Amino acid sequence: MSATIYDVAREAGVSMATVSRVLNDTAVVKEDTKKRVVDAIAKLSYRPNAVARGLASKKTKTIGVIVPDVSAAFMAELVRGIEDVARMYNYHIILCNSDGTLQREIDLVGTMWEKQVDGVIFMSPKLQPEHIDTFEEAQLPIILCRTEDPERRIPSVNINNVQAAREAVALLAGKGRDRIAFLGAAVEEATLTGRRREGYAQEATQRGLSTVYIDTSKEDYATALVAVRAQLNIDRPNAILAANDEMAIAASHACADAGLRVPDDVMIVAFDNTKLTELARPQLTTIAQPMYDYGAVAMRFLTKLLRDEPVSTYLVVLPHQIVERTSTLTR
Amino acid sequence: MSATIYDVAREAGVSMATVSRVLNDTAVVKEDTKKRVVDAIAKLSYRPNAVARGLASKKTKTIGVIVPDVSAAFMAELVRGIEDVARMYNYHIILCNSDGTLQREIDLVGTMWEKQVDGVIFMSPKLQPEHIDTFEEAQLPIILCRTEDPERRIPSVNINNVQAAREAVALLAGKGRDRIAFLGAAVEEATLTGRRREGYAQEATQRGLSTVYIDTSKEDYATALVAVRAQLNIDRPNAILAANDEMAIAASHACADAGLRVPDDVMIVAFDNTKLTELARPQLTTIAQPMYDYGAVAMRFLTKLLRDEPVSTYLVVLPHQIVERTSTLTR
DNA sequence: ATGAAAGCGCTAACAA
DNA sequence: TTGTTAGCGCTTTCAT
Repeated sequence: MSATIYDVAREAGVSMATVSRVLNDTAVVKEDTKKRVVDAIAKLSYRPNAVARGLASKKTKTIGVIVPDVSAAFMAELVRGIEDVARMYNYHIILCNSDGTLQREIDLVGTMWEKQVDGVIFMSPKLQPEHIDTFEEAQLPIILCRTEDPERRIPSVNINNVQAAREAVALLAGKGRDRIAFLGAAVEEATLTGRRREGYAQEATQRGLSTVYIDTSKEDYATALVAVRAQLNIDRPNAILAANDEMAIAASHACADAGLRVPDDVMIVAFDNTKLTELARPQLTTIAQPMYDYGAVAMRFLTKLLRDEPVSTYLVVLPHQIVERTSTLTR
Repeated sequence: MSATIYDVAREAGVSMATVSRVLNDTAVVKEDTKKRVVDAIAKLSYRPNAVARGLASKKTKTIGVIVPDVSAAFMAELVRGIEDVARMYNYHIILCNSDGTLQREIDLVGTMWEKQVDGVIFMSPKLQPEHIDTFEEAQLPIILCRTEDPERRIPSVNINNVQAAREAVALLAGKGRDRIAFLGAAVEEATLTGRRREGYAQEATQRGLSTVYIDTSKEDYATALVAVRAQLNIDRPNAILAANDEMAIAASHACADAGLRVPDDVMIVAFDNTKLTELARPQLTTIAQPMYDYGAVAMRFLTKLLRDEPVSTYLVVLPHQIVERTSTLTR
């Protein structure tokens, strides 16, 4: 397994150029000599050295994937989507966690350049001007995934979070709920939760409903539990729209602890449709984001860029979907 | 960002060898000239091309990670552990999903060779002779992670699943449970669940308890739910040890549906300590596997191998821990 | 249809 | 302390 292309050439009685040709199918080679080469390759169990290839061709067939944290809820599904499509197109992925830190994100783009990746799929909680500068300097094909570029300079794949949140509010309002609270971190607009807040506000306002924000510092179970409990003591909403599944479960538990019934007293809608929503009792209505597709589509998009295939748009919007379960069921 | 080492050398008025020296700190360079080089690097925003480096040095500073499926429960945590430690030692990871398929696993090891990775961390449901052959042929430093080599030919990091299961049975028996069932797939010994079954059987037998196996074809929620429901109609155990958290939740739900109370009527112990066990109600007692540590320790181990540091053992056994929650609490 | 030869950008002897 | 010079294993003109 450590023969070189030169060994193969000698074994087959041809030049290394010819071996390269049959390897890459980059020119016509006579059937007969091709066979000799193929046999030699098998005999020596030759495998081309991808590093040498990368240096000579300036294509490494690897792409960089920069995510805040693979181990975060369902992020791995997205990565799986990337990897599956990457494999279909003969790419491999270098996976890096940035913790959503600007400095690390910037460093990583540089590192990706060093590694000579053919392209990058980038995820971040919030895109900043520095990101754009870095992208430009690196001169790498980059796709944003589940990350919004408000100015649409970088190609991206996303869902319409504003619309999704509006639909959730509409669903709840349609079931007669008139005091719908939004549970999530108080963040800027150009972020996931930010857009969801925005949609919530739009739809509630349009329907003449008052808005109630249950703001949290972090978006996890424990923080949400405390926040919801506090809210229930002040003013009890009859529906809660949570920024993610974990927080929704916290809301559900907080209600139960306060002697409130879900969905009868308080309906709950979550975001993300992770496994949690099915395993929880009552099961939670949630807005499904196509996590796997996020990755798959982003990677497919990137392959198009890499092959100079025409792309119809630089802003791919994936469909979302409300999955209705017990937590919004009227009896 | 696309200057070469040669450009830097010219800019600094030195030879490329000197630039290489300050880059790699591989020999003493006079303070003065070093400064000129550093300045030139900054001026040209030079970044070394890792591919060229890899070809010349035969070290790519990247390691291959082969897992069945990143998106499987908590597998991403393990990968995170790997990546964090890899970063500390200046490595990057190429992540590949094998779906636990022998053919793909073998192919991937070959691909890793092509990519010239410095080492591989390998995970598989069950190690087979073909794996060993492939590893030998590839001549790559390989660490098994959460994967057992019964003949201990390949270095590995694991927990003692037999012991863990025994402790779980002991816990339940200590609380007076005398009909403890094991819920899991009926698989061979040299696998995770296989070892857990083994430990269950050992401890139960030693204590003179009868064994009840609730066998399933797959190890997921839906399959487990059906299996447990069926079992409850035949013969009701007063405790269930589940092969993983998801199945344990199924057991919990099946009990609830049958009008049985957890833990009063049926105690439940799970394996893995994923988030599910905390978010479920009742919360589940579970055996914590140090998922992050699995990856972190495996990667650390690998760095030792790569640096020819002495390793005291080729079989690293990580500590496990029973996390007791409501599902085994006696009131 | 095939071969010769020049790089790709770097590391690592070997000299000086 | 620094420079010169081979490679590393391939791809890719340019000839033939």
